[in-house]
Amino acid sequence: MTAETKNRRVTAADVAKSLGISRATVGFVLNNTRGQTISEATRQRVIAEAERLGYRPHTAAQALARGRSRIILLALPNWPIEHSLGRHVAEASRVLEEAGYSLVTYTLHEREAVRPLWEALDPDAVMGLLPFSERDVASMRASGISTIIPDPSYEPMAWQTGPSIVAGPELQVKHLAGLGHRRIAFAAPDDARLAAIIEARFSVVRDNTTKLGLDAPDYRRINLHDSSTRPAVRQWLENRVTGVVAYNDETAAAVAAAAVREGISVPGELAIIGHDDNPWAELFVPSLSTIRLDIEGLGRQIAMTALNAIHGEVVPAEDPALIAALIRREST
Amino acid sequence: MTAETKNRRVTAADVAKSLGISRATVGFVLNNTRGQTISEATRQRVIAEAERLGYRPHTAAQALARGRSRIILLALPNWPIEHSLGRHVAEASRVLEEAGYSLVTYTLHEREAVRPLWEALDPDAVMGLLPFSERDVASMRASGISTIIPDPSYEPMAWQTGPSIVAGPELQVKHLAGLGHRRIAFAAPDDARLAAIIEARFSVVRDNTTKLGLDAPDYRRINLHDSSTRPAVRQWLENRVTGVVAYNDETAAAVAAAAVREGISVPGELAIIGHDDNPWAELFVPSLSTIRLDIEGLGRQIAMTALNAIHGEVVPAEDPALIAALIRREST
DNA sequence: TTCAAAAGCTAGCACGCGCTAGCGATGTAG
DNA sequence: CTACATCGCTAGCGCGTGCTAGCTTTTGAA
Repeated sequence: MTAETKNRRVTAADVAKSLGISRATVGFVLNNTRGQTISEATRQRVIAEAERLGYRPHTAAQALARGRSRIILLALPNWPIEHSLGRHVAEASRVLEEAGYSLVTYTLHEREAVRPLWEALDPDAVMGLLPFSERDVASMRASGISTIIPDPSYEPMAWQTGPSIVAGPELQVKHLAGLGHRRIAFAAPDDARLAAIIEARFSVVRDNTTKLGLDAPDYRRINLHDSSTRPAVRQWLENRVTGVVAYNDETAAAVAAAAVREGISVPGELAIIGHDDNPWAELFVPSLSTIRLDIEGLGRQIAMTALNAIHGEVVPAEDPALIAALIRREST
Repeated sequence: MTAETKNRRVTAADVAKSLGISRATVGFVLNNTRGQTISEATRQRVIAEAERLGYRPHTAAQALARGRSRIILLALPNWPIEHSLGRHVAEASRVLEEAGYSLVTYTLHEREAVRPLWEALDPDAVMGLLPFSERDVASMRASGISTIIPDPSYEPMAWQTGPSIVAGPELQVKHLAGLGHRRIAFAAPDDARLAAIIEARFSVVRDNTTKLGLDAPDYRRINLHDSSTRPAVRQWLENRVTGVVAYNDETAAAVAAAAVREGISVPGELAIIGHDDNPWAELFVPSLSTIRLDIEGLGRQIAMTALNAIHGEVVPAEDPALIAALIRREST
């Protein structure tokens, strides 16, 4: 093995030299540069030679030359990660890859990173499931990120009325009302990180109970990992609550467990419905009714949003009708 | 706003020009280049001006110039994501950041990506929790990745005897044996993706039952999401099995649910222990005994391994004694 | 046959940075 | 005072790519 071939990566110049043509031509062929005419013969020779030599473009050099990295960063909240998130990301990633972009996911930690990932990766866009903090937005701007989703200049509370927030709670309430429940409780975990989204969901629950003429919901926050749920359940029964809308399946499980330990029959005396279709919900005894969102659809949605924002191309906006489906099981 | 300042990122040249010094000096100061003497006065002026202008080095240009990206890619398997993975990654990320590296996580999908992430990011190293497939390794080599962990040239089966695999099952068996169980079953989900690691854990269980003089374990794979677990549980009772070692907490939950539905008392007639300390395990009725691994320790471990591999510096190898702890609850 | 237009290609700059070679000024030893 | 080392700094190349300006050759219509 000569020094020439040792450990040096194959560049476009190598391909050009090997064919006795200019490097520019190689670039035109491999990028399908518009406005350039290349003979079919040359085109084929370049493609074949690049393949033969195992040429891979150096992404750092590409990013430097064209000023765009073709990387999109998706920041995930520091919540207990929901099971479905993987599918969500996978679908978004698939769509973006088709468009030539790479999706990188990233969990926001409370500890402030010396060098946040958007600075290290120089992505074309940063996306989040919820609006970013002002500090994060400032940091992104300083790093030269121009595309931020959700756009910080928009109304920061707009996400609270998005279909992915609203559809589930609405279905939960309608389901319980349809079963004849008149007095409903709302249960949420006592986790500060979730406060904003819990409030958003609860307000949907409240609006829907009002609309359906039910009593005002009895809202309680519970600690999932001690025994404090049991007094909450007793209180609900004293208050003649017969149905519980839980923020998520884990909360529903905690409520169901407390009820069982209190000798309260589920769903006989207390019906419970969760949210997210966590695989554990089916394993629970009694199995937990829940809401399943169209996760893949949401993934596609966010990918489209990103592409749209980056190069203002008109991407056919997919029907935002995210179908939230009721999964009925033993707990209601 | 002039055309000059509009949307153009601040470069080291801007800082230099603004101070009337050369770009090289700016580079030397900001990189603390060894072997270069810079007067303290100049040094401070450069640092202050860079701060004032909001200079951020262009990572793509850095990567191109020095041939290293200071990015490390951690590939996660396409399994149902374990709850603890987040903490694992967070700790590894923290350690690597201190060393000036950025950790990017990545979920391997079965669908073969047109352009795998290691090609798009050009990382200095790619790490995985399990060995990579030959196809993936070849793809990495072609993309110029020289550091791959676990090293493909090593014995690919070595991971099966690593402490993070062995410690849990050993503790599970010892716990049940300590409670007087003589005939033990091993339950695992019927998921092809998990086959290798399940086999590895099972062989640890088998070895330990042998060592302790117990009967050979009754190994069954179950589908967690239909009712097929119930006949398996009945069979175990007929075979005089009194304790079940589950691959993970979800499997333990499925077994416990099946037992409850069959009218079998847990742990009276059948004791069950899971693995991973999933938060749901505590919510279950009966609450599930389980194994908790030192996730942060594992995260630190993998970060150190990466740093070690990249620049053969002698990193003080942390004590690999990953403490697997028994969490005892109602199910045993 | 002539000559403009188009096809097919190349030379070379720009992107922002790391870093080597080397320059003048200053200090120090003989 | 001279020789020489050190300090403090600068000019400028190279990293691999995208892409513009422009060159030569071919085409095709008048």
